[in-house]
Amino acid sequence: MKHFNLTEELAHDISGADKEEQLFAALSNAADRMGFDLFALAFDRRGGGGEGASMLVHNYPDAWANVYVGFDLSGTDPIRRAGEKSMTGFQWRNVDHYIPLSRGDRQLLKVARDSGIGDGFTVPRHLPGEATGSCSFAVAPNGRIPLEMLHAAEIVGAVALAAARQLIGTGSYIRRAALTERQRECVLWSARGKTAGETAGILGISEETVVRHLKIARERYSVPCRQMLILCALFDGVIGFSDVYDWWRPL
Amino acid sequence: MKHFNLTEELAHDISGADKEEQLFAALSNAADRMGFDLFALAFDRRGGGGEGASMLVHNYPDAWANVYVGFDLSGTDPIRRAGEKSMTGFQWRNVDHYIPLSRGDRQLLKVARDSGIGDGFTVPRHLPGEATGSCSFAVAPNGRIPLEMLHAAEIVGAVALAAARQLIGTGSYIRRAALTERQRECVLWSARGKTAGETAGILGISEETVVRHLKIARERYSVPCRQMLILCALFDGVIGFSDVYDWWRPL
DNA sequence: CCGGGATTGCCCATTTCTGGGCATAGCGGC
DNA sequence: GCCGCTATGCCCAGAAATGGGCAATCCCGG
Repeated sequence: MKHFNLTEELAHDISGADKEEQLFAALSNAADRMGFDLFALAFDRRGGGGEGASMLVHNYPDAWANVYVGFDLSGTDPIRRAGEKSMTGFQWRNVDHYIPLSRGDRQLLKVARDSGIGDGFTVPRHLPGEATGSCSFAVAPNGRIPLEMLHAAEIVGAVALAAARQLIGTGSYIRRAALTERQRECVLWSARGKTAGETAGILGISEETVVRHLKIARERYSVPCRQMLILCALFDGVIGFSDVYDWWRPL
Repeated sequence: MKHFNLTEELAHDISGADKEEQLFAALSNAADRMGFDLFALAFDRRGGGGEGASMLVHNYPDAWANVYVGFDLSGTDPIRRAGEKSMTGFQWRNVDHYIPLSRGDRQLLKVARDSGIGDGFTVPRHLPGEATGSCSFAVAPNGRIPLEMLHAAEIVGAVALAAARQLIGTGSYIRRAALTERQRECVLWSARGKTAGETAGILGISEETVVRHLKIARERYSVPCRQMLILCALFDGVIGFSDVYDWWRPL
């Protein structure tokens, strides 16, 4: 089988993983082939059906992993915070380009270094309303980051996160209660903060009709209140965050 | 200057753009070199409050651009909605893997095809609380998507979005109102569909106090209603989706 | 020590939402 | 043609949310 290049090959292997162990093996191989020593993939599904809504696959030193989990450092991890501020992969050495580093942050990074984790490269991905995750590749404290492989790592990381998403939850869309166009409009304007009366004016129909559309929409999702109706519509992709925020101009 | 490969070269050109015109030129060249006919980069930044909080760079046919802008189709564009559901780039032909397509959606895609836009590949990127954007590459209606270039397009699109982010929002985005812990709890339970009274019981405080917390939280975000308060908190990451979604799912 | 914020509690009046029921009209499929 | 779905309109009663004011306690930082 001829591969376009290393990236293609690694991406293919990773996307073919349908068990966590296979993802581990594929990532382990990928990290090695790209010139990294360590890798760590963390994926949190917020809104998935099922129990385990998160995944952690890594070959970090036990010492560090124990500390990280034991002290629940994910909440303060500067790398993770930076990942929420970046649209692309980034080197850890540049983390202060994204967030301010507190003394505690530097201390945390130092402990990581002492535990055998040097510099690294993290690929973050976010799905507002559904999931967030990151895939990191790192080298030992005195190792050298393979700069020429960062683009490959970006792709490999993204593919790994997509694979994790597949593994952890129904990656493909689940067809559920769909709203009619009119119902969707009413929900959208409601999410934009309009009352039923205002929405009625905007849509040019009676307020009572708007109330009715929202009522039926709530019944579709089996939720009792407007808040959850809007959230459900967001989860389903029936409306989007940008639909709402474009209307909200904070002053 | 020796480039590792085409991706490196195109990414370098794009990231070097420091004006919108340069970004246009670089993207135009990149699309061409990768075998695409069209490109469109849309970037929206939140929280700035200002006017120039979005960017649109494209070489789509005027006919389509006029329709899109004139009818404000961005609110319903299925490709954009799918972008909010994907962690990686996706082909338009697979858009129904991400979101349900309504009749109106299919009609919109048909009109786009009639306007000279065939299949395409969209790279979405999201920064919860800060920005969202997409970079699409497309071919003419009877053109062929260069499948072997999708990984390159993924990188190029990501780099272009990062460049757009640099251009549009020179760093400092305004940190909006942070909620206090108690306010956050009230918002969270509210998002879970609880009334103020129920939340009061859960938190072990008076209903009136819950009402007060929610009231102050609304004032922090300058929103008049609960729906938008919850959306603001969600987009800011003040509350998480898992906290909300897992609550009503069991029902 | 004092000011400011956070948290808690209560009152009021008004608006909005929610869940029922009822009815007409159009559209598309069987 | 009949049935189901959608969209439209209206009424009502009760529950909930909203905006306003008032006041106590606690803690933190200047």
